Amino acid sequence: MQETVSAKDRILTTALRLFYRDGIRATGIDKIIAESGVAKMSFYRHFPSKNDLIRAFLEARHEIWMGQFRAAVERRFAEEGFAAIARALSEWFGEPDFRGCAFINTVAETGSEFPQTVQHKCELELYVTELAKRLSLPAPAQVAAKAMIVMEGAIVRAQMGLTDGLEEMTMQLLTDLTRCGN
Amino acid sequence: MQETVSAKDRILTTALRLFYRDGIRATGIDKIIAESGVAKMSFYRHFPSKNDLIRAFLEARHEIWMGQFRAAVERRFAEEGFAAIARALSEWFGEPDFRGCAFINTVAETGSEFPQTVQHKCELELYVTELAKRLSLPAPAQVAAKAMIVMEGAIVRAQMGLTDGLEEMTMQLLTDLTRCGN
DNA sequence: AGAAATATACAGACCTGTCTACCTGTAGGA
DNA sequence: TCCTACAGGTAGACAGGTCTGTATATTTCT
Repeated sequence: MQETVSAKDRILTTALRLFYRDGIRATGIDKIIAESGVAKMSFYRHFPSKNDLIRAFLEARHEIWMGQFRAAVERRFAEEGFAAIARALSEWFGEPDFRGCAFINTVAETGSEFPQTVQHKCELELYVTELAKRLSLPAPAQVAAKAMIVMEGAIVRAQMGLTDGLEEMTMQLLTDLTRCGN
Repeated sequence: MQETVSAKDRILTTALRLFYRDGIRATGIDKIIAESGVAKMSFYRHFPSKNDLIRAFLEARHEIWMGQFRAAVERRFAEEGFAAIARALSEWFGEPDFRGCAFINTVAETGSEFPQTVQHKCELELYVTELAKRLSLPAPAQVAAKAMIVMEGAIVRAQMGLTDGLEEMTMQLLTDLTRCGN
């Protein structure tokens, strides 16, 4: 029985941190191996290639991020509606190690090599659609698609450090979507 | 007198193409040298390091992109107002080699190493502010900041291939900003 | 003569991925 | 209960490629 975390989990945890912080191309296998305290052969036993680790990273990141985002939105959605989305984003932007959206960054680095990136955005849009339905909005899919545009834009602005008035403007843009005339 | 384009210009032209198409980290000096038909020493005479070329790339890209974007917007702004922005973006998204915004991609790859990226976004926002003023909108700076959020979001959505209904939704989001209640 | 470009080799670092050799805990059969 | 087989982990060397940047020697243009 292993008292410590498995090698595979330690690798994935390290990848979650380094891939997000420094980017995928900039993070070498050697660095991940060193920081997770794992032998090289153990790494290649669990992940036959770096791309396999990248895929695992994207899937894990998706689960973790969606969980945190959902939780942050649900905390206020009942009272604030779509404004809760802006607040959840703003909390995320304020985290000290915030560096933009891992999936946007991966697409920027690698192009369309990893479909998990687009998949993540589709599932996020599905969740926003569900939120729109819970508000009984007339065209939930259209509202969600527009909200996604606003959300992506807010993430990029935050990533570039252009955060002046960002939370309030994002909130206005999102709540405007819930008024009549979508 | 040189009958052909100078080595420096050939390097920059090649960098504009390769850095945008494949990304900055993924594009090696050797590749730029080979494709621009220049000797390595000529390269390092004009650009002491790769970072110098990256800076020159960002500045050139800014000038070129702004020129094209301005032209595309002005073509319709008098008749269509802010919808002209959505149309200009959509034209860009439709180009066969579109791969997102070079400045967003550079930030995604390199973080905050190159201030030219944020500078570009600030100058673009200034132009949008000017457009808002030309429409005699009450709060042009606020409208422009919101428009920037929408524009960045549209760019990211297009980059990820999520273009279904994108032009129309972007147009609605942007024109809604020009109505009363900011 | 001198500036600018060319071709090419090279250094040193880093990258992914493979190979060998060894260690350790555990499950199963005799 | 003991022995054995094996899965998983460790350590580190190594191959072959790519990367940035430098050095050398030659050519071309003015």
